[in-house]
Amino acid sequence: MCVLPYEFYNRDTRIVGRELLGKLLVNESTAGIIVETESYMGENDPASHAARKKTPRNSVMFGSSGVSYVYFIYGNHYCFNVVAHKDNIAGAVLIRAVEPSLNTGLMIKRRKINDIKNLTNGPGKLTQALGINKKHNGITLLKGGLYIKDTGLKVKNTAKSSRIGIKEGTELLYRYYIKGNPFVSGKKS
DNA sequence: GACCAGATTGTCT
DNA sequence: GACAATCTGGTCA
Repeated sequence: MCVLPYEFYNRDTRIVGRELLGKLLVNESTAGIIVETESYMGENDPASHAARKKTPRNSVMFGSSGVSYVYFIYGNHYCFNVVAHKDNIAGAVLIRAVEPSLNTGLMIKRRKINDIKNLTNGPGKLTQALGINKKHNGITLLKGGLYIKDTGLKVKNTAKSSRIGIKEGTELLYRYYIKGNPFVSGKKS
C-alpha cells in the first residue's frame, strides 16, 4: 500500500492507462478504485487536447508526469486526468470510472442520488462524487491530498476498446477497463 | 429499454 | 461565436 511514485507515471501513456486499473484514487476523505481509463497521447492522437498545439488550457499535458489535469466541459462537468508520458512528450490518462471504496456516504451526499452504481460510472460523475474541481488542476499527485496509491489488488480481466465521446481517433483502442465490473461506464459488460 | 436533444461554461479562433 | 474527452431527462416503442 503505497503512493504511486513519479516513475510509475513517467512511462508510455498507454501502459500507465492500463496499469492504473485496480489502483485507488484518493481525495481528502473519499476514495475509489479505478476501473476504467482512457489514454490520450500527444501530437499523434487526433482526439487528444494536445494534438494540435500547446495552449494555456492543455499546457498541463505537456508538463511533468504525475500531475493532475482537470478541465471543465459541456458547461456542467469536470473531467479528471493524470499526466503520464515519457520525457519530452505530451500525454495524459483520463479516469473514466471508479468503484466507490471509502466514504461512500459523502459521495452520495455530493451526487444527491441513492443509486450506488450510478455514483461514479462516468468522468463527470466521479469528479463530483470525489469532490474534484478546477482547483485541483495542475497539482502534483505525488505529495498527498489528492493522489493515487497501490493497494496490492491484482486485476484479472482487463479489456480494451475504442474511446468514448470523441469524433476522431476512434479506431485507436486506448480505452481500458475491468471486464465485468458493474461500475464501468456505458452498458453492461 | 433505446434513442435523441438540451443544458451551460470555459477556452480558442 | 463555435465547440467540447458528458449527463440527464424526455419521448417513443
